[in-house]
Amino acid sequence: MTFRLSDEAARALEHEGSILVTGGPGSGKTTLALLKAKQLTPTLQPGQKILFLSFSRAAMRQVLTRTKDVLKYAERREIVVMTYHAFCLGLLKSHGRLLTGTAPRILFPGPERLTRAKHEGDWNHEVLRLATEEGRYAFSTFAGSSAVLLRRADSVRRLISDAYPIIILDEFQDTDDSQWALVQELAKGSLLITLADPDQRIFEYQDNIDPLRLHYFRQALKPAEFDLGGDNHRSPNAGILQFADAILKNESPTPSDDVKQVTYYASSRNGMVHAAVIWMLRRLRKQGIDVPTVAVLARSNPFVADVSIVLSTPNTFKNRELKPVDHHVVWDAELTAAAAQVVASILEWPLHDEVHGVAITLDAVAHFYDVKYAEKPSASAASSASAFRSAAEAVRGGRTPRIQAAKLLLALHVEDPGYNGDTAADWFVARRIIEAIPKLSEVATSARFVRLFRATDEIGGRLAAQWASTGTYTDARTIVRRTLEVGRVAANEQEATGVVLMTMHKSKGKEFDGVILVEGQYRGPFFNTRSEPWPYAASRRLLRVGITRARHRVMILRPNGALPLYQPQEMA
DNA sequence: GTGATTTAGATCTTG
DNA sequence: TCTAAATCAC
Repeated sequence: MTFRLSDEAARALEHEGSILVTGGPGSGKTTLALLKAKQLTPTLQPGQKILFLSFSRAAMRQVLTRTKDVLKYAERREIVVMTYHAFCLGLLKSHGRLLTGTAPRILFPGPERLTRAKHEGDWNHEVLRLATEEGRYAFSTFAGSSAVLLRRADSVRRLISDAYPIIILDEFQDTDDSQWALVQELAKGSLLITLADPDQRIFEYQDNIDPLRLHYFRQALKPAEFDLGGDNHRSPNAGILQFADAILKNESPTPSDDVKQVTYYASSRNGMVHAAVIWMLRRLRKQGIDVPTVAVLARSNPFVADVSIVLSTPNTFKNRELKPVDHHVVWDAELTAAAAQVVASILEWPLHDEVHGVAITLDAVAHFYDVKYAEKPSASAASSASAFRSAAEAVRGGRTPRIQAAKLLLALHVEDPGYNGDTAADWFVARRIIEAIPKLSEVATSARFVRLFRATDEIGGRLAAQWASTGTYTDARTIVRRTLEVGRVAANEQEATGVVLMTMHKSKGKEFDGVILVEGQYRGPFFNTRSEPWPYAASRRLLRVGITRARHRVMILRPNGALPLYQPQEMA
């Protein structure tokens, strides 16, 4: 394949030495980096590779797909695409001993969550202590520890730069403090090809991501800079890009056939959202795209879950029946997994006597609140966790538990709730028991989202296998937990097909034929008027990221009375 | 410490 | 509007 390059891109390609390439979505930063890699592969010595560092597995997958357009098979083998985490993990495993004198150990996210739930005090601090004193590395300490390793052990640093003389850094604007420390070490011996779009900064609310990162980068490394920003308006989705840039700058957007704005009234929300998805699919097919991909994007996870429920149920819109739409949800709530384990514990009831059966369920509920507390500390989550934990103890000790939920659970307990090996039906039976107890409504709500994991078939299959071999649901909790953990990671690597729901943040770096942005009435507002000053620059950057995910068509669904996208002057 | 009542607030995250 | 968290009363 040949590529038409702009003058600026051609200059970047010719330049010898480290470069910084900036430009908006679709401006061709990644393609340019890969062309540069293609050009440089002949200069590699045997054993040397070009390293492409990205933040997430999803971004990695996107790059790997793109390499196939630009590079031949032999050239592709010269490039290693890795996440920062994978790169650092390898580094720590092979050279980590130099840091503490002991063999490095990894603290994986699952065990980390458990330890964290029980830990009192600042977890960030504890995780650092584990790394520096015990040589146990939690995922969040990988990059920082790797940076220290390269700084202290010059031989390792030179080894790495010798193995990877050229390093491509993607999405540099979102680099965090410890990744930046690592990059500075890598820059000492390797040539850097850095890609960035300052207007795609959407993570700077995190306190380790600095809005001035690019500025520090320029100051410290003085790369030659090339801006592809103005190059993108020739592409077929020019109207969409122009619209997105107008939103970013708070200018009046030029109307485009490819961007449709719709206002809904609260009562018609469900039908409207449902109809929009169906309409989008139909339009894209009419355009000649046989199997269109459509993303439905919202600002908050709970609202994404809401939309999923809407699409899963029949609705009516303008007197028309709308059938449920098959879709996937990019979802990773730990809380749902914890709730699923409460359901699983009830599947295990026939294996135990009443006392033990109810006790494991109460423990599972306590764990649910532990996880809840770990996600967002609150006094009520903490007190619920301890209340359920002491109820479990009371039940085990043959005493009457104090809380009503535990008493109800004892009353509802039956040796066999009537399981028959039809996993979907049995799961529902178990869930009904939770739903019957008012105080477990939070657990019940979270448990309803299990299907969002797209792991239901997998869980069902494994539970069915267990039933087939033992006639019971032995180890149901373990089966559910493991399946959800594996499924969550695997889902990120899969190619998006059909209709996918996710937050705008998660959509970054992805592409779809059609995009539907949905704003809720009291949730997931497009503009964060609460903590951002007018004209809500960060919100606008996020909207631009969402809109520009679309290759062909955009729909924007907003509640009646929402703040207009273009706000000429400050509103009091 | 538990259950009932009032009141605030409604974002975003990798591996 | 609706839900979860804080507060109050026992």
